[in-house]
Amino acid sequence: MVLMEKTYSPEDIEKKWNKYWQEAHCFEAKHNGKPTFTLFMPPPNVTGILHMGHMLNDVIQDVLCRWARIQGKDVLWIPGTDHAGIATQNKVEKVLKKEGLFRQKLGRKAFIERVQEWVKEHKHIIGDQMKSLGVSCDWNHSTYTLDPNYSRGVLTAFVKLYERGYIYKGKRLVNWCPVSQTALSDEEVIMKQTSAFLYTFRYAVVEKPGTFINIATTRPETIMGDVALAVHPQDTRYQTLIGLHAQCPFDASRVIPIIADEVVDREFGTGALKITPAHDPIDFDVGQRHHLPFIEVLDERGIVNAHGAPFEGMDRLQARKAVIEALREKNLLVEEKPYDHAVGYSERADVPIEPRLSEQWFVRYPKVEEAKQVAEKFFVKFWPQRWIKTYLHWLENIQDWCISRQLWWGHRIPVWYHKADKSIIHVSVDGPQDPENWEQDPDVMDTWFSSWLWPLGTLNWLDNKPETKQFFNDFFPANTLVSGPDILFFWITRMIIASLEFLDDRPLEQRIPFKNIYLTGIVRDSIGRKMSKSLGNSPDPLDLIKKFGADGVRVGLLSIAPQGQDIRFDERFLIQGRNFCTKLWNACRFRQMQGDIIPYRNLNDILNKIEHFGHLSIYDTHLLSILLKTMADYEKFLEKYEFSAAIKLLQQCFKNIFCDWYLEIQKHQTHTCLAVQDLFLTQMLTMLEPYAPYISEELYAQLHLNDCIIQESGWNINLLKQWAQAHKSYTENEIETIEQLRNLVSELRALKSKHGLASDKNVTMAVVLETKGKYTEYFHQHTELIKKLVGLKQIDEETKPKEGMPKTVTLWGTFFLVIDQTSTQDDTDAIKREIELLTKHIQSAEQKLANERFMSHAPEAVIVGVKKLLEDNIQKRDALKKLIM
RNA sequence: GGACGGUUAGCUCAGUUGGUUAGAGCUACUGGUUUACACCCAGUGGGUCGUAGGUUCGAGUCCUACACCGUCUACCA
Repeated sequence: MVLMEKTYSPEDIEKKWNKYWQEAHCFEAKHNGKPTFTLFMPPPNVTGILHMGHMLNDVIQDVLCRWARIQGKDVLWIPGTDHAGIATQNKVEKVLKKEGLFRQKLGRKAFIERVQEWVKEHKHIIGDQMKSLGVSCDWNHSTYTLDPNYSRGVLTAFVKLYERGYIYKGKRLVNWCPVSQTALSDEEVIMKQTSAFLYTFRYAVVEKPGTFINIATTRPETIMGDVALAVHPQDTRYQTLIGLHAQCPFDASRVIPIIADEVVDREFGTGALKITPAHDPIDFDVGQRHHLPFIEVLDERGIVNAHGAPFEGMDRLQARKAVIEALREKNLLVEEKPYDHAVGYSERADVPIEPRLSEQWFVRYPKVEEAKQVAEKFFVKFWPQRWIKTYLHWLENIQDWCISRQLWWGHRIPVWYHKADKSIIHVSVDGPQDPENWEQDPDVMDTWFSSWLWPLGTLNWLDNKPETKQFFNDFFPANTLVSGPDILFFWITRMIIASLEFLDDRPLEQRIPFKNIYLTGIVRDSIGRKMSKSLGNSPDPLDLIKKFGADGVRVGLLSIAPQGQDIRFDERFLIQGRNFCTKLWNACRFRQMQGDIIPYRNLNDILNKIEHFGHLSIYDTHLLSILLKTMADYEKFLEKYEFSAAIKLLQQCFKNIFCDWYLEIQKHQTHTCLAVQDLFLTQMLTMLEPYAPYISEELYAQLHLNDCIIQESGWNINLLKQWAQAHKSYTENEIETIEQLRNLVSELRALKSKHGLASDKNVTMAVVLETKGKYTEYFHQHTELIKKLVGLKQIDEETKPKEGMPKTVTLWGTFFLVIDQTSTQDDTDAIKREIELLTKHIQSAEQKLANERFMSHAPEAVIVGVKKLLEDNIQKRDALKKLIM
């Protein structure tokens, strides 16, 4: 056998295992009658690249899947990609622009082909990136939202909802993106706090020459679309003006009525409002209530149209300035003051959206009440739980969903208009029998209208083949959905609604798409900013993997991913992750150096070998006790999605107990049972595998700890518990004794270190043991080991301590450093301070015990604890006092 | 404006139903290559738990108010 290298080099090992996993079909879902465990990976944009957020999500999901496999479940993890309508179309249009082309010139068919080409080129990128992270999803089930089957599901959903009366077409004011030139849903609009100006100008009142009415607005460029002025009906300032008319500033022929409406806020601005129903949601309502005309002055690009003369042809921002100048010239501008308010921006194009009157398709959400119920009854659980409030709040205030997009890339709306009479429409998945007489709606659907079917579509919900149906029933619903909270409404809530609606032949609790929702935090940079392209503060995940290894990245990332809190990312953590991998590697290398590596066939082989060895030392049983406790805690943490707590637990157990304590002891033992190390390592590597799969599998294989890989090894906590109990090697007493021994060793090392003798092994200590203490016996049992671990030539009770020797007082007794040069002064001061502190503690404990109310109220255990502490402190103080007398 | 988080050591964070003297990792400082590992080991230092009240025998933990940071949501044009 070749000795392992000193340092773990991830690259080759990652390659090796990726190849193995793929060739051995390790992650392909099969239902073998065991409990199933399903995960739907949130599909990234098909032409996107992996960012830090994906990485965190994917690693968390991978931990869940790998852990489920170890527990023996039948796991299905479905990956896939999203066609991402606007994002992808924008990208290709940018490319076209460079070629001097635009989509209209190309035509619909040619353009879509161009996009498909682009998708084909880029599709594999994000998948490859995920593979290098080590994700264990089933690529056979990989789904793309434009796959034929999936698309059929999307169209079917539209048709079903239409037939059930949940989809309608309406002319409404929608969020319009002038760059993408499409309508957007409310969720795709981001409100940004913006510094702007609030302009006040005056309208002349026609019936009362010389009288003016002041109006405040942030959007003067829509003045040409004004159709009325509105004041509050009870506003005393304007009573005499209601019913009169105002003169439009830029069109002498146009006068508009002054109306009263309760929507007007008397406190804001001048208390008078200009009404532009075609360009403002509130004005739209007022316009409808008062049967006012709708005048559009901006076109689909946000440019002033013919109705906006004399500003026709100007961009909306340009027009704003021009209008202000013109008003100033006409002496109508009264005031111009800075004003901060929130403005809606297009999520994709990052420009202010324009409320625009247009005809669109809308969804009235079905099953809203049921969606609330499944959360309230905990059929669906949120982690962290507080998100349920946000979820319910959104459902309470749910608005109809605008699903049509004026794009070409996506699922086309399955509606046809008769050429002879446009009012005759046909709605179906396959279209009319006589297509030549019909014209299909040009719009496509919001991408989220396909994403919300993800749990159904990836499992081919419409396929009636018995095996497909069986597969669906076996693996639906998913156990957990892992996602960032930013798409709670976009996606998660809608998936729940879709499943509730389309699986309506099932009882409510079986219609949910997933039982748990785990919402991750947002990955931020080290100073708390969101990671973004424009800030350039987002590292490339692939670079990080190259630098620290996939396992190092995974361990580092998850160790700072507490449940649902934002994460401050810093490479420091990945360094720690990588260092941990190296440590792990070297501990196994050390095991290899100790020799005697015989392939085990299973866990029982290891246990038999231990039994064959005969008597285990207290250090062995202590290690195994800690191991069992760690395994139990690990289970609990993962059950509660406490990923960072679980990995920190493993790191602590492995480094502090196994490496720095147990292995160091082994170096001083003559007769050691290597199978104990093997037992520890099998279980430790098993627990680490979900976090660090490559290195864990590699070491497991190198040490021949089993005849299968970890993923197939099973979780043996119950077997081990029984075994430990049968061999009486699990007792709290042992843990307690050894922990005290560890403390003692620390204190003695500190004593040496304080006097500059940290590494000097030619040191003698004298000890006066605590005669009443139970540790006297322990001391005699462990003397040799203490000598070696502390680095002493001698430690005994024969050597008589002399005045001025440096010393430390412990529960075991008082230990003296036998050296010539003394530092009495320093020591005395330190001891005095120590006595002072102890006295404080003693007084506080005595007060407590003298307090009748404490004695009558506090539980017995607390009182006993205080008494014990009091005793210990008094003992220690008395010993210290003797020293300085 | 509303809802929800957060505030504990220089930094990043643990701290379960109130219960003994508040923990970890990193950083800093000191010392160190002995059967693996300097991507290591040993040791030291560092906190009146955001502020002010309250409940309690006892509060980092529960209650009230305030301050600051953050997220979401609705925006008064």
